[in-house]
Amino acid sequence: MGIPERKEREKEQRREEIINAAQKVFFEKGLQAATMDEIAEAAELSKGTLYLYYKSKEDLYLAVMMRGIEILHNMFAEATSSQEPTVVQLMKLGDAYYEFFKQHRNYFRMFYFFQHPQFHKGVSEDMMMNCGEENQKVWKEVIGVIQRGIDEGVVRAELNPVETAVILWSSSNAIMTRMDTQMEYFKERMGVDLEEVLRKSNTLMLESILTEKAKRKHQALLMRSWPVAKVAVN
Amino acid sequence: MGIPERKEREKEQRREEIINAAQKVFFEKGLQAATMDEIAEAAELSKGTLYLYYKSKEDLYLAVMMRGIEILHNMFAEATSSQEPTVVQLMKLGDAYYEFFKQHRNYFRMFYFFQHPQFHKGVSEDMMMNCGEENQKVWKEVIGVIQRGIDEGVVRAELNPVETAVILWSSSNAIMTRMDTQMEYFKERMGVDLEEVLRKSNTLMLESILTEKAKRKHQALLMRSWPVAKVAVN
Amino acid sequence: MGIPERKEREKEQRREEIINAAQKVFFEKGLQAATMDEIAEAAELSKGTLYLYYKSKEDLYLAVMMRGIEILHNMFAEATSSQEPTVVQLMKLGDAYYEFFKQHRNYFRMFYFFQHPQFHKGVSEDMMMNCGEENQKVWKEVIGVIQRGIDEGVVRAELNPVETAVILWSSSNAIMTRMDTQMEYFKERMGVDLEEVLRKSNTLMLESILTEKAKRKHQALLMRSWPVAKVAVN
Amino acid sequence: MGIPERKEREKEQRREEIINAAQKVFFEKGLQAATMDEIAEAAELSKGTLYLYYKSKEDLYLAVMMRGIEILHNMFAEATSSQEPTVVQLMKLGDAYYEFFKQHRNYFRMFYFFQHPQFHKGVSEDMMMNCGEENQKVWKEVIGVIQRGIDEGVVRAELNPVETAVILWSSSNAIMTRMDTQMEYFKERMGVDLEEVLRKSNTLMLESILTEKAKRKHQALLMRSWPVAKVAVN
DNA sequence: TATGAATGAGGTTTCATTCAT
DNA sequence: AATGAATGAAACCTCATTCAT
Repeated sequence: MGIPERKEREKEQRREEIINAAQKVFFEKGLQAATMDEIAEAAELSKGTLYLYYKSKEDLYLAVMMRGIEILHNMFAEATSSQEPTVVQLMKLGDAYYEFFKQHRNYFRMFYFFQHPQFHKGVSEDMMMNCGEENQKVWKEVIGVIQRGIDEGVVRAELNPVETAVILWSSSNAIMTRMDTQMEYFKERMGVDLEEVLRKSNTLMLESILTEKAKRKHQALLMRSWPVAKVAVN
Repeated sequence: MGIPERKEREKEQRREEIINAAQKVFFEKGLQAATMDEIAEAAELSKGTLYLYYKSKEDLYLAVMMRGIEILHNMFAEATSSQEPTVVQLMKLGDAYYEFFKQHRNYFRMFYFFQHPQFHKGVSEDMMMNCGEENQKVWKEVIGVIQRGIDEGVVRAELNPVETAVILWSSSNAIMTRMDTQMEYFKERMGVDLEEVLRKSNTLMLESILTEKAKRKHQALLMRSWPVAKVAVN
Repeated sequence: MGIPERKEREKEQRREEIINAAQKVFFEKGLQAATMDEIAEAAELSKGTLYLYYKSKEDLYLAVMMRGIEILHNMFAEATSSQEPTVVQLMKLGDAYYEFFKQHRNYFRMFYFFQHPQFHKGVSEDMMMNCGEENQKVWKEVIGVIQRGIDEGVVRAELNPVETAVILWSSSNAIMTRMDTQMEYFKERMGVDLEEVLRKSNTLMLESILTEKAKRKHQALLMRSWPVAKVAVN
Repeated sequence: MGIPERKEREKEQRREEIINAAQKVFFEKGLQAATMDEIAEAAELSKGTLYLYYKSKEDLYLAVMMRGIEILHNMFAEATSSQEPTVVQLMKLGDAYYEFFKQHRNYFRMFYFFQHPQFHKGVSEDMMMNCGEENQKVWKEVIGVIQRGIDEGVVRAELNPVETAVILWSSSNAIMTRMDTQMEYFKERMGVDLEEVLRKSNTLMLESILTEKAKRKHQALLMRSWPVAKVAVN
């Protein structure tokens, strides 16, 4: 009794070990430069065994990435689970994403994967599906808060919550992507600090989706981003 | 007299021919999948000759990309050269970028290059520099209009024009990137049309950077994006 | 009492099931392309179990092939069991082989195996022996008829029945092999229909081994193959 | 002047060297077991260079095989170029093929390739075409002699020369194939010497296609194959 | 008896880059 | 300036077989 369970557990554990090894290598080298040989060696397993658990290098990559998505999901869930006002939660969401960016840069980078369909070739349908679902959960968190904001009259009623989520997330994401790869360029050639840009971008975005009433109420918060308090309300 | 000039001209011409060939191949296959063999064949030149003019495949890639930057530059210059109000010009800038996305998708895609530092390895300092400068010019166009907006009291005075340019461009760019690679996903799984999202995002961004006075004045324009005219001004 | 017998029966049954599964896979993919994984899956058994019953993939292949040999054996036995004249039986043997070729192409193809010693590596002595014996039985059928023909004065007395069997079978086999793999080539490049060639070859071979008396007697049958009746007897 | 010619010559020479190396390896190991590594090493060239000259291992295999076809072609041409009677030439053709089998066994074995379509996958259209044409030439030699025999009234008029060529060649080939792979089996298990079988088969085939007149004329030759002179003519 | 996880040795092909001519 | 032959280092994936349970 319990033998199949133990087997199952061991198998799951083995999968974890493989992901651990893969993660190490992918973090260091990226998808392309990483080789199955390296991963196998890191996992202290034969290459064949890797393919017993994952269909392709790309699948393995997604498996690692899923961890990142889960972490982000948890951070978002945390940000939206407090009792604080919805406006604050929206800000916290942005903060959480930035925190994720800083704390889990390697996972953040993996997300680029989706922007390069050329890499998708080796991915199995299953894995892609899993990833898509995991992704959905994260979106749900953001959409949920915005919807609540609308319901409470804090977010402009004419906005579609899903569209708005895409807008907010995309703009944050875009700037952080630049931070990841072009921080110096922007500092040296354009004289801007992208961290500052991100902060302001978030504030602008937030302002733009809040109702006048909410803006007025949370004026202090929104003013954070500007050196001189000039947030014009009317 | 004149002979060195002719030589120079011929050399330049050869460089153009090579770029033409490279462009054809890169457009079809992308950076990775494209091979120097293909490019050499397309150029009706030997592979060795390619290396006489460009240090690496990546350099060649950037050379092609520069054309895209120039095109975008021209489109931006066109958008900002009219006699129309600054607010209109800002909108036109967004429209121009979207137009670029639609008309020159292949160039747009090349820009992803910068987001993948793993591809940067073969790039020469020189080429990277050139690219950076060309890029600057485009930024200048955007920054210029925003600065003018500030000067005219149309754009909020507390905004830094460079930062604001980064914010505006990044958000547009982020959504178009998704349009390029995840259009179906967003339509099917989240029920949103990214084109619509882009339009709204642009409007929101614009609203958020305009002064109250300007917003009021151009209310009609800004309201375009929402089905029911609820754009609250105060 | 009876328990060991049941065990034995079950074991034999299991062997059959495995052969069924292997046959399915080998027919579809051939020896090389077939994998033990596929066979195991088709047999709804673990790969390890396969090796409990058969020593190697090649052994399994031979086990399947033996079925084909048996089928052919039965068809030959059928052809030679009638009360018809020996000459007719000889023709029927040829027809039977062609029928086998048409009805059991997959088995026919398996026989190629013997022509490729490079594939023999995994075969166990035992299995090879079994196969050899099964083969013998088939040869016996052919040889028997020829011997009878000699005894009856129908087949030329100076012929060795075994040698003659080899000659007859080999020539039929050679042409059918071409039919299997080069039908189109011969049709298109050489303008011959191999089916026609087979028919004529069989007739020629038959003619060449019959005594003059027998040829005369069965002239009508032998003339089947030629458009104009020119079978010259003297 | 002459430089491009020399280049061309060197290139052709290099192709020859590669074929030499490939031949060595293929002869030893066969198509499957041979590896490009081995061939490269034997050629004292890098693996990449191999692929510069031949598109695939299979193409290289065919290139080697072509040599065999040419040799056979020459031997056939030699056999049919004498001033001897057509009947003798027909016998000489059979002898030549057997000679080829004995002297160039390795090439003979390569011909099996065509019987296994599973191996054809890597072959380029071009190479397949070349091979087909080279093959044609050999067939032409055989067909030519048979046609001449018909014209001279030596070979039965109702026979189609192409079909007859296929019949003759196939039967010889079938027996030699058995000689190559099952010589011992037939000796030990069936008590026949395949060399003897081949000789007799050839005689039988020849007899069967000759006109009565020709058979009578060359009776002595035909009787070679039987221990006791019992060749019945009428 | 049955399992199925693990192995590990390959195997072909690709390509950016160099360099002698 | 132009050529193009040569390089050689990977890289991913497969699969028959074994063996501990």
